[in-house]
Amino acid sequence: MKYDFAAIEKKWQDIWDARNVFAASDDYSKPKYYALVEFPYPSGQGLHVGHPRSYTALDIVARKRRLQGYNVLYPMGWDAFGLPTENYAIKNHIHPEKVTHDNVQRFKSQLKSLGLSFDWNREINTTDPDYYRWTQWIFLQLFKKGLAYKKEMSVNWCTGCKVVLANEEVVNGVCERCGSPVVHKVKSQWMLKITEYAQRLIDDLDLVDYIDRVKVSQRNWIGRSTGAQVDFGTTAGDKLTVFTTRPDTLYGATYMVISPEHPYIEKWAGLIQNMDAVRAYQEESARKSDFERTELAKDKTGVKLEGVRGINPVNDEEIPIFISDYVLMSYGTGAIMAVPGHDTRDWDFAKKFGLPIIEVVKGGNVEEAAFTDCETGVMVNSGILDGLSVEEAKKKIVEWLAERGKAEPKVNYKLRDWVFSRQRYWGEPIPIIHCDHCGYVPLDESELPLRLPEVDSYEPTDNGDSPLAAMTDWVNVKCPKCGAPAKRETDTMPQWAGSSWYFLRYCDPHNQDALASKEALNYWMPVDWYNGGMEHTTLHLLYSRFWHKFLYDIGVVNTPEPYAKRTSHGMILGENGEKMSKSRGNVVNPDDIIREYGADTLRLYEMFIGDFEKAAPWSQSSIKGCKRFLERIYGLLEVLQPGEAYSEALEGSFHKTVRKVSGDIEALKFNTAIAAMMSLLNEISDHGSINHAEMKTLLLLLNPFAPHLTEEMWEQAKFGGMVTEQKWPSYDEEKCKDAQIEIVVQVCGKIKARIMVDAGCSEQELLDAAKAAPSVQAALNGKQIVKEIVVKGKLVNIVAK
RNA sequence: GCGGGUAUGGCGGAAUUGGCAGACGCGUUAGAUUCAGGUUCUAAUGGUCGCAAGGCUGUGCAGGUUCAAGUCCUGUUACCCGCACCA
Repeated sequence: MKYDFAAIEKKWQDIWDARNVFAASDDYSKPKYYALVEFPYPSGQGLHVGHPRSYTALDIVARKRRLQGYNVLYPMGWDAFGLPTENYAIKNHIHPEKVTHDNVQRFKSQLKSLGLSFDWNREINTTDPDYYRWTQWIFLQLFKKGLAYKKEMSVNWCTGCKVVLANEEVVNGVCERCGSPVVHKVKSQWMLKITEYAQRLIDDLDLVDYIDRVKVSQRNWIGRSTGAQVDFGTTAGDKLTVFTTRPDTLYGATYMVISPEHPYIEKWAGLIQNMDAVRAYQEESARKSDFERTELAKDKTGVKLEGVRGINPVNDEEIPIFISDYVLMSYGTGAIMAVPGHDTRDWDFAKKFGLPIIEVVKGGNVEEAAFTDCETGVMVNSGILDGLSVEEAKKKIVEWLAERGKAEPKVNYKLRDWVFSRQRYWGEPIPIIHCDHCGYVPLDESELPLRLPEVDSYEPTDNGDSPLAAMTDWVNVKCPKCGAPAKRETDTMPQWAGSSWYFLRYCDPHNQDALASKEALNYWMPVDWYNGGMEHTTLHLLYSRFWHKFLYDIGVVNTPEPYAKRTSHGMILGENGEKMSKSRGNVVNPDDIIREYGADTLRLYEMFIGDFEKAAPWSQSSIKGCKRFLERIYGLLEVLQPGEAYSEALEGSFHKTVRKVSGDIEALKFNTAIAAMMSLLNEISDHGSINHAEMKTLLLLLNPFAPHLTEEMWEQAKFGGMVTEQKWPSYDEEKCKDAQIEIVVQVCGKIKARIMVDAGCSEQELLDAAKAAPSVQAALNGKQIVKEIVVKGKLVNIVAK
């Protein structure tokens, strides 16, 4: 009997489709399980072998949950707005909608050929007006609550894509997508106040089950630091406020630095004697791209302000003020107190400009280097703080200054507000109208969706405006409030918008009155298990958690967090151990593998390839082992015997394998689950036959991994019904125990014998049996027993001299 | 620089959390089947010494704790990922 995988897989995919086997039910009385994988961007390249790793893993979980009696929601959709499609459309003069449609068709047929148990009735597409209507709706709610606002700001401008990028999309000073240099440009942008949620985004990580490294990167990205805001005086009369995490070192502050963009520079223009040099420096740093700034990071630059000096509030000493681009306007107050004795950057700067360095915490040598590792030190040269620990000093000085109205405790976050505008065509239009009299006026909700207009050219304009800006018919409208001539917003939303709430739409994808019904959301949310790539652990996860919390606050959803559990899979690398890419020529196409080995083999191999959470190189020869395993499984039909109970010889092994596979799936250890089934198969082969009861269990265990083959075998064995209609097998803990167990006997830690004993025997019996072994006696001969260690069920160690 | 991770045979990787290192698979070798290639089956397979019984050695490196360490502690090296002048 040949294993004709192509015929088998086609046959069962058609049956599943026709019978709608994997549709989630709307019967809300059943226990639910919501398994989710990140929906793909339907690129022109088609599916990558990395996609099935994640999809198969949760497919296994979903299929197992169905067999366990859950109402399972395992949906799929398309995150289809985005630049590559738009760029392709521009280049080839094809409408992006058409490009998207074609790519989706290709992706969908590829996913179907993998036998993934998605509920295709709930397929969604972020570019569908029925979908983005609700993306726009959420934006309007954010706007109404003051969380969306417009701001003139210096933004990251990609010279290649001619588009504004979020900080997160700038990698090493170049555009994440196209690699062109990124420079600063001042533009009026829509912003979302994610910073308002910073603390809750940290705190609520305690409510969810994410793998640790994901939580850690979320916390690091938000970057909370506690310290104090301290008001320094100036000879100009203004107070200059700084943020510091080390108020204890205030006596060591020998100068101040403000950012080149700091507003006080203009304010003090009349007082500053070297304004030419200051302006030259300002221009120089504005011209620098982020890339140049970081390149030059080692060498500190700056200009001293002649004519204005700062006054240290702890001792009223006058200190110089510099401008330097190592101080960022976008963090804290844009001004710092510099403590060269205990901060590396300040130390470098002080050395270069010949500024005094004062030691205020004992323990280092501040002439040699900044002493920064000083949290446990003792204060010196610090007036009222002398002799205190750093901890005590921090508290005391802030209290002392606060009494005088010069300081207050303060928490800062690295997280910045989210730049939400893109000057592009292929994105959700922002539903706002600008009126000269009324300002920014939201579109009435009844007018949603605000559809993308048809345009002839998708090219961004040279001045950086969106292609939509050229569509005067579309742009020029009447103000909804006062009726005066007004203009539509021509920017579109970033790609992250549609993916920030898509998991909600799956709950009720065809709803025309709301993003999803209250009942559906209450039943399905939160997502029980969400798997995706490590590359999305900061941005997508943070953005979607932020939106979800906002929707929670306005009563749309009933859970504070969207995902109860989050895991991440490792990348699949090329055969040479490098990341797969066209330029490296090491790309494996899943279509080829399915054609040559079948979907079941591909699924099994991707799960067997290694630790699910780690990167693993592709191996064309290892895949054969998985094919061989499935062929051997198929061959078991030839030795199938009657028998409705496990045979005595295999009973223990079956119970153990059920336990192992059940547990391993939950722990993401698919590789060892497969290894256990391989071992079981080896035992069955040695035994020579398999009976009905055993075959049923084996097919059920293997079904989530190799669904087509197991359905086919179930049918050929005439077991009745389909595997998907059965119950997940159970095991008996008692039956997993062997009557006889092997015990290792060591003498002085070296293995001397292995003995078989009854599982229930006592420690004394074990010890006696161990000592009776000839090789043990030989090793003990003439020696004095010092110590005897007995580990029940495992080993005996006799220490002798 | 900061944060996170990894290091085990020729290769991918196991190891019930301190108790038999190398499960399972690939590859390799030998034998059987075959006209042959492929397939399949049987056996062997960390290194090393030995005819053998058996011994020695072995989880990046150096120490330590322990009857017992891949696993715990101290130090160290290499590589990967993320962030990067965040005061």
